Amino acid sequence: MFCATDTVRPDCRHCIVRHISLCSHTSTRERAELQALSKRRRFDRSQVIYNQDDPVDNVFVITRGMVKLYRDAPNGKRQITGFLGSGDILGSIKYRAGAHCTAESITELDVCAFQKELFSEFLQDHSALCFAMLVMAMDEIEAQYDHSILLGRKLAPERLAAFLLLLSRRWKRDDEDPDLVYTLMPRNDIADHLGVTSETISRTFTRFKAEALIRTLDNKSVLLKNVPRLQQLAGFEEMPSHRMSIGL
Amino acid sequence: MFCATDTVRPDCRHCIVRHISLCSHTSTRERAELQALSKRRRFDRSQVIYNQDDPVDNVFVITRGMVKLYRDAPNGKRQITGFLGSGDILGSIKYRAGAHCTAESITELDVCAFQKELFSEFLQDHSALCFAMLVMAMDEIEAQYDHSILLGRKLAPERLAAFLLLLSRRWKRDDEDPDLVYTLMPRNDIADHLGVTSETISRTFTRFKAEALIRTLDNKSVLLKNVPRLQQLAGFEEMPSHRMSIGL
DNA sequence: CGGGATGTTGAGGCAAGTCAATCTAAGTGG
DNA sequence: CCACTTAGATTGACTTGCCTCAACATCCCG
Repeated sequence: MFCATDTVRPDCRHCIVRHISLCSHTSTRERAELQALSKRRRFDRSQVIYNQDDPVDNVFVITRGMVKLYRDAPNGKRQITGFLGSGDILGSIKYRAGAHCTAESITELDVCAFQKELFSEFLQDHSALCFAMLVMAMDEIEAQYDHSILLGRKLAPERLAAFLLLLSRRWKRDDEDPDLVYTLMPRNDIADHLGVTSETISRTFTRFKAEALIRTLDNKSVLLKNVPRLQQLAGFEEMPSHRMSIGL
Repeated sequence: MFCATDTVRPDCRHCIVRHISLCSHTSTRERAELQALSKRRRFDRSQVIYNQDDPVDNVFVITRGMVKLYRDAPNGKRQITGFLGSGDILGSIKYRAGAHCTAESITELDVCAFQKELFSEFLQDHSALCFAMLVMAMDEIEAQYDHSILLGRKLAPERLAAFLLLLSRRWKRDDEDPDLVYTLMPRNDIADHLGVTSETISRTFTRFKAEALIRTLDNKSVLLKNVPRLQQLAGFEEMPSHRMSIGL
C-alpha cells in the first residue's frame, strides 16, 4: 500500500517538529515511548499516501514537505479539503473506517508513521495528549468553518486573497520576507481548493498583478505587495493566525 | 449573557440523550459526576445562545430542539456552518477564546450546560471520554469536508438533494415515515447553509415538486418521493449515515 | 381580520464556467 | 546544445447558473 522509498527509525530528540505539533504536548518520557511506536517514511512528489475509501492503518505526523487532501466526486469534480505541512497530523484514529479523502504528496515528503491502533491506545492512556489532540481537532473544525464561509459566500478575488494570506502565515521560515509566499502547488490545486476553475485563478492572479496587489516571481511563489488591501478583500479584520492542522 | 427562561438540575437517569451523545460513553458513576456539574437550561425560539467573538464559558449538550450556527461576514453575507439537534454538543472547550460562530435556537430548546473549565478538567481526568469526544470531533471534520464538497463543487439542485437526504437521516423518530423530513428552518436558513439565495432554494423546491422528487406538506416538512434519484443528484452512492455533531 | 414575516415567481444582469487557442517552462533524447 | 515534447498557465469568446431586484402570494399570529 505504501510507496515509501525509505523506512528508518526516527530520532525525536532532533526532529524539527518536536516543539510544535502534538509532540510539544508530551513529556520527554512520553516522547520516548512514542518514538518507539513510530517509523519514519519518505515519499516522492505526487505519490498517493492513501486513497479515499481505502482502509488505512496509520496515523502520520508530517515532518517535512506538503500533502494535499481531496475527494473526487462522482461527476468528476475534485475538491481539495486542505493542505498539510510540517507538524500537521494526517489520518483518522477511527478503526476500520475507509479513508475519507485521498492524501497525496505535492512535494517530497517525510512523515513519522504510527500504527493506528497503537496510537489510539497511547492517546487513551495519556489524557493530556488526548486533550491536546482534541483542541487541535476543534481548531481544525473552526478552520473548516472558515473555509465554508469562503466557499459559500466569497467571490473569486476574495477567495484568492484569503488563501494567499492564510498561506503567508503557514510554513513560514524566519529568515525570509514575511510577505513572500511559496504556494508550492499548481494553479489547478489552488482552484480545486477554492472551488473555482484554474482559468479563474489565472485571471484573478493577472488582475492582482495589474492592481499591484502582488508580484509573482515564478508560478510557485508570490510576493504580497499590498497586504491591507488583500485583507480587506479577504474579509479579514486582521492577519489570520497560524495553527497546526489535522487532516483526515 | 444567557436568555435562559429556566434553570433546573438535570436528572441524567431519565435524560432522552443518555444513550446517545457523549453521555453514552460514560459509566453510571461518571454520569453522576457529570450531572453534578451540569445545569439544565431552556431557551425560546430565535434566541441567541451566544454571539460570534463573545467569550463563552459554557459547553452545552442539546437535549431537545435545534440550533443554527452561523457567522456574518463583513460584507453582510451569512454562512450557516451547521445545525445541531438532540445529543449534539455545542461550544468550544478552549479557554478564553471568543466564540467562532453565533449560536441561535430555531426551536424551543433544552440544553444541559457545563461550565467550560470544569468540563475540560473532567475530560482531562477521564481519557476514555476525552477519546470519545476526539472521535466525535473527527467525525465533525469529515462532515465539514463533505460540506466543503457541497459548497465548492455542487450545483443548487445537487446541494438541496444532499441536504434533504442528510436531514432525513438526522433527528428521525421511529414511529414515522422515514422519508418524511422536518426541516424546521425557514428557506432563508437553508439558503445560508447551502451557499445560495432563498430564491434559488424556492425555485429548486418548485422544480423538485414538478419532477415528483418530493412533495411538500407545509413549508417546514417535505416528503421524499424518489430517494434514488435524489441520491443520484446529491452524488451519494448510498444513504448518508447519521452521527452526532460538535458545533463551535 | 389585518399586517408583518416568509415564500414564490419573473425579468434582467453578471460572475464564473466551458471550450479552445496560444504561450511558457521544463524536461528529454539525438 | 538544440529541436522536440509535454504539462501547466494564460488569454479570449461565448455560455450559463445563480444573483439581484421587484412584484406578488401566502402564512401566521395577535
